Amino acid sequence: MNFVEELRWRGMLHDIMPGTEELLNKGMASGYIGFDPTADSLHVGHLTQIMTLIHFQRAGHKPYALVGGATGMVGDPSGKSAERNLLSEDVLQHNLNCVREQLKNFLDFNSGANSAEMVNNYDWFKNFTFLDFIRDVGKHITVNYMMAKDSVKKRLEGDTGMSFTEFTYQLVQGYDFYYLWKHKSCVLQMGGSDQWGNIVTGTEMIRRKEGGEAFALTTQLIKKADGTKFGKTESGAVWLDPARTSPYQFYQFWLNTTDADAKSYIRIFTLFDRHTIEAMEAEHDAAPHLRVLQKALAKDITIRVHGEAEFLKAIKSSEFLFGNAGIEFLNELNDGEVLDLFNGVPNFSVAKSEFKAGINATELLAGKSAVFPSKGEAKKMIQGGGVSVNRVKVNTPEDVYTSAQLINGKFLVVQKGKKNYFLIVAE
RNA sequence: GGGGAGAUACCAGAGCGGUCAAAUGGGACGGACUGUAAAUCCGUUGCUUCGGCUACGAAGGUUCGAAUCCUUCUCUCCCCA
Repeated sequence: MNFVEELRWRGMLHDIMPGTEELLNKGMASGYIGFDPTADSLHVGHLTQIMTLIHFQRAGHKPYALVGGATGMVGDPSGKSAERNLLSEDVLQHNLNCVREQLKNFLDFNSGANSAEMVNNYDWFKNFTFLDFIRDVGKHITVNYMMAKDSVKKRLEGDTGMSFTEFTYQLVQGYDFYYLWKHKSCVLQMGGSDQWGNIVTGTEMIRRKEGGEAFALTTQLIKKADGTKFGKTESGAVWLDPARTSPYQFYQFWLNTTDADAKSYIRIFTLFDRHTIEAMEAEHDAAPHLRVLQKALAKDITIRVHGEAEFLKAIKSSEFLFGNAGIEFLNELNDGEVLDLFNGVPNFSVAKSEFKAGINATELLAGKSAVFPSKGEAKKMIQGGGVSVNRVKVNTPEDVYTSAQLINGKFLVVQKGKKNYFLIVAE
């Protein structure tokens, strides 16, 4: 199966320039996707692009992952309704290094002719002067053409306006494509559907500047079945960096996928072939409560992002927290084992003396720890019946906790709602 | 440059001198149901030492009392030139 067919049956393909498929069928080609270093970690939203590059490489082509050291300094207006704040150079540099390290985990950089490569557009922009740029690049693209782009049009129609800097963005990205086409024989740029305009500016620039031919392909924007944004949880974005989103939380995020979404995600975020996926779906439809799809999905992605060992830990924690094992089970573990089990669960330490004296629920959960941001909120949630300590519902905000309740003389397991666990450690 | 409209909680949007911590809808969170699903129903949605405190673009003022009236400022939108 070729690359485009692969994306097609997986439901990832959004738009493709005529001739792209024919070109790829002729043999190994080079293509790239750009990643903007807007934060020091990628998040699950970037996984679609990562998977696209993986498929590209598996189909025998040569993938380039571009990190936008230069474009990141400008700010992509696509999909943004307001002007973006510029990042300072050192923050950008830091982000860039982090993102680059993450990307390294997903592609094969040592597979002969089609080894993946990493490039940074800052390398070819740092010595490019403004005058050279407007003469060599700007001259080939009309302002009329640039203004016709959706990303620009929306901002011109809107009320926030757009700076010259952001307006220029598409030229900068377009030049990336030209540069890679010229120097790396890169004939295809891929990206999310919001990147179509920017990518086409690149192919246009290649044509007008050198009469060359280059292609574009975009992937579907991932949305949940209910139309809300993908990749967000109560506590914000789901990051690939374990310091920001623990492997346990990461695993839980995927495990909690709804049935409707699981069927599309399993195609997009895993490499299982069509037969395997269809078989899993049949199994899932026959016994949906077993959540075959969610488990396979969560396992596959967690392993790809965090590795087998972290996945096993996440499973172990999940099985304990959501399984049948009573809280007494913890008594059989030593401190290290308990901490290990709760690895990835937010934890707070509270002085042991507080428990000797006895501490009431609100003070414990909102004062001495940060399970809740304020005492008012802790109270409300307790009164609404949404808080448990050691699997026992907290009845009133005045419930008192003493050393007697500490598991192993040290731990308290707090639940906010059904799914959010916290560990309080008395020290 | 001239004229007009507006700025309210996460968002949209009512309120136009006291009974307003502020209608309503959405979102978010919690509860019930369930499969750690969806749908549905219900509740919560400024902080608090529970005395109060801080809030309706910002700063002043009038008043016993202001989100509501006045002045200045900042920003946004619309029309004319």
